[in-house]
Amino acid sequence: MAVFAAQGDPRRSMPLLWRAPDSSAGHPGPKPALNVDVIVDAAIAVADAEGMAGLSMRAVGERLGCTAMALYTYVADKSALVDLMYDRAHAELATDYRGPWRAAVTAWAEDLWAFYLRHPWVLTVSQARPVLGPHEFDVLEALLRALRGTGLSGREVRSVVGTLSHFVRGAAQMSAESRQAAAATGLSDDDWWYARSPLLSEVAPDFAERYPEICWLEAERAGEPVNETVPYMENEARETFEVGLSILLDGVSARM
Amino acid sequence: MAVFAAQGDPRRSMPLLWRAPDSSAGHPGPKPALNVDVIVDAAIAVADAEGMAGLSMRAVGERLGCTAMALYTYVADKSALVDLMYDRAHAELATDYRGPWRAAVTAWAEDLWAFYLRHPWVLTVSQARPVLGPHEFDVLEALLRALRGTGLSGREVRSVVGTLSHFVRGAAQMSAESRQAAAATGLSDDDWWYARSPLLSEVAPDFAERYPEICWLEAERAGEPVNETVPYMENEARETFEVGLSILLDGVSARM
DNA sequence: CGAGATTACTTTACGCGATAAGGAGACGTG
DNA sequence: CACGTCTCCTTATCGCGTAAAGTAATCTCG
Repeated sequence: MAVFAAQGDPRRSMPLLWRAPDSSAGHPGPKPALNVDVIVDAAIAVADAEGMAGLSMRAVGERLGCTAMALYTYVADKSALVDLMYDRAHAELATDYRGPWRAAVTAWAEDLWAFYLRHPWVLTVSQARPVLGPHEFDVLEALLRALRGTGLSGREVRSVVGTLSHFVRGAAQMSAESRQAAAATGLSDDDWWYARSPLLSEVAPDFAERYPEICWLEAERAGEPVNETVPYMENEARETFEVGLSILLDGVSARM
Repeated sequence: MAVFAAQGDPRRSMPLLWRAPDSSAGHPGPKPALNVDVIVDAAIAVADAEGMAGLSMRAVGERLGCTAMALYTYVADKSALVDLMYDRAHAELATDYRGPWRAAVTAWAEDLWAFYLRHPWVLTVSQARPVLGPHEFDVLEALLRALRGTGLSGREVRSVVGTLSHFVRGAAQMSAESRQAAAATGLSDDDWWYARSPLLSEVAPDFAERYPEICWLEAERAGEPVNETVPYMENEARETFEVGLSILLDGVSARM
């Protein structure tokens, strides 16, 4: 159910992404009431507020005081709009990270984590066919500059980039979806768990013998301090992000 | 657009997941023509063939020679069906990996990678609210047993599990979505790229100055042997998986 | 054996999604 | 002023999940 990017006619989408000069003057016909920028902004606002599932052409139109069909004068179709949203959003990210490679890569990952939590809908856009917009390239360029200091080969750098991206996306997605699930169902992580855990022992009375390692893990957790202010899964995702990033960068160090 | 699991009434879904005894005998009414198992199998077949986007109640019904509404006698709603599909599919995976921890964890990751490529729709099911079925627990238990040998603390093990999961999912998703994009659009990775790359230099003539690191990476790649038999992105994803896993486990070693 | 309860499954219908098709009106240029 | 062009609207189609209500099959009980 991922949303696919870069599917449409590139002769139309690429100039929009790279803001090629409009070359539009002296047209007949009524003055356009809108422009692509305004539409993309409105679409991002809808997606931030309602998630990708709530992003419909009608919803964007409504926010702009026009019908869904009016938007088709400016963008070829919904997927082209998502391409533009995706690249525009990435403009928020920093394009340079100074200092030693490990600090720079960590800062890059932290910024990306925060970005994904601000715009969780970005995580639903598939990476398989990249958008090829300027800001996505900026983000990659920034990471590559930070990785320069490792002295790794191009081959290794490519794998590190992929691994870091998958990791940050996955961890952020866990956090974002947990938030989304709570909002959509009205059940907090705790509510959800308390509704299920008694049933689990009822339906699987041999749980402890069947899954000793899982029980060991749970027992270990019992001795840890609990952060009451953050929902369970978000806390878990954040911890995975921090520790996992550090482990991953240890692995990179070991390769140098 | 992730599909959410474990949303429905747990009093109904948990017994189905854990196959509690039916306690159904001597009912009035017509004989059931179907059963949950048959429905779940058909649904998995549909999702394997058409992807999660092609999984509709009508499609499953059609495969079984009944209407979509007939299925609602057996499963509460579509999301309950997805829960059952998710857990049933995981039954394919091994439940034990012997040998030293690194080999065992690598085998676990390899099996999971292959599993995700066989059933890419599994990747669209959110992890934020786990299904809590027996086979998902089996998979986790197997990984934990493999990680036993590292001697890490529960806290660290939890982060390693999360990191590994995010990583394998991300890499497999890249590969699966690339395949899916090619099938859906009829454009191979190469076709797709050849349609876009000339436009990129047209629309961004200063690409080389603006993105020197990206260009360096591309230049490095030019000197590498090319595997013609595998589409570009799938090859890239596989390489990221192999090298990334090795880096990640180096990082785990460093913690021990 | 017939009546009534219960269950399986069907048909129909609703609201919402993307977007094709075609029409109405606004505007620049001849 | 009229024509061609462009914007934006209305309408319509198809597919989705599933609510509602109807029909028919099969049990238990008298």
